[in-house]
Amino acid sequence: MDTRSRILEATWRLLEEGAANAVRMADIAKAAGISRQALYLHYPNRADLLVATTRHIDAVKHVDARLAPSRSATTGAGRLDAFIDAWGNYIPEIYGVGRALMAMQDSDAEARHAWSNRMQAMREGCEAAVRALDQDGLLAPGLMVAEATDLLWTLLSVRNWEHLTRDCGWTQEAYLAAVRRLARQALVVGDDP
Amino acid sequence: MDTRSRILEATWRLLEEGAANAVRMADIAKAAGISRQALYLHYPNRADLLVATTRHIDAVKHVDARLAPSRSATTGAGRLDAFIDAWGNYIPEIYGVGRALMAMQDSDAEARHAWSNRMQAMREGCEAAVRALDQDGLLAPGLMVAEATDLLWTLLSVRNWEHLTRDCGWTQEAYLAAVRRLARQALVVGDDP
DNA sequence: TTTGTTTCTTGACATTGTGTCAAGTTGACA
DNA sequence: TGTCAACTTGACACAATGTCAAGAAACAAA
Repeated sequence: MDTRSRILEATWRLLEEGAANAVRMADIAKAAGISRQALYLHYPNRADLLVATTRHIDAVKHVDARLAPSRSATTGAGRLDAFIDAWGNYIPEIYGVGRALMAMQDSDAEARHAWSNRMQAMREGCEAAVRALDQDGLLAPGLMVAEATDLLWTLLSVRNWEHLTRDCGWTQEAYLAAVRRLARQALVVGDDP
Repeated sequence: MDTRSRILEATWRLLEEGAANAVRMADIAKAAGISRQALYLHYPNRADLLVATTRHIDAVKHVDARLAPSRSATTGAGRLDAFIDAWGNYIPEIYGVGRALMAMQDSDAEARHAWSNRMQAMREGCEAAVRALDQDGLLAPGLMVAEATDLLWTLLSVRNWEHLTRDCGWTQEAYLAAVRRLARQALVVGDDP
């Protein structure tokens, strides 16, 4: 395996281990079996390294394949559920890196933009699901597409996943079920038996 | 005004000004008109200072008076709405300090506990509202009190307020209306016309 | 007015982690 | 043999928190 891959794998592993914020550049270098300076030879700073790691995870975990069912769903409601499942199950995969990237947001403009872009892309998935609902005439009355998209986007935020599964101790299944239910109640017309 | 008060007011003001994370101990000292070391004479570290500032804001903004209407509401649904209004309108007041405290969570155990305690207290308000609903027989079927409390707690998180009002650009009124609606749909039986 | 105490100031320093710089080593390949 | 890229070692700048010690200033009490 080439050095770059070893670096990305090491970064990923250390961040997954949840060693909180104690993952320093020196730790990553050591885990990858190179010197701290060699790390800077490949990635000029921490933000770049973390962003590269998210891309690496995307590739390994086939993020696009996971989102495909959502894109190909025929009904609006099916699309909504498929998207929630796909994204909701993807969050735990990127949580380690995401957390590190979120922690840098206040101090590092590059990290801020990188994470913001990532979340903006996720928002587009939300919007697509909402538009599909709207075209089926299923969007709850009084809701504009933009507004509904924002709501779904908020509901599906990494922070909410973190809060429910970490702070509240919910299982992933309970999280998914609750978010699905909340989203349907909030967005889909007459969907609350 | 005594030095301690000047420190707390200065901290508050600087953090409200939204100067992001660029509020250093030296900035606060300067704004309070004392030396950096004098600041450490009053508050041994940054976390302590921020926690003291939240308490100061609580006192000045009369947090207990704001929560009183919620405690005295007679019906469960009224209590829920009153609590959402009280807390939802309080978030912007403490957001500056809260943000600084949240940013320290990963690196500082004291800040973590302080903020966690604060949010735990808020959770008790959520639980009281949910219990009131339950006693009125209005809690949505299939929901346990603990589960419903967690949902409301999540819905009312500072992060969600931040996301909707800052990232999505919603007004405070739109935020409140949406959260009220979501909470009623999720928690109150047969409340979705 | 003197004395003593509290509060504050000045200035130096330790620590931690990021990022930079420079000089040297190693190994593959031509 | 020479060259080039990737890597190493070691030193340093920088920012921010927090610590330490010595002295100044304000002020109350005798």
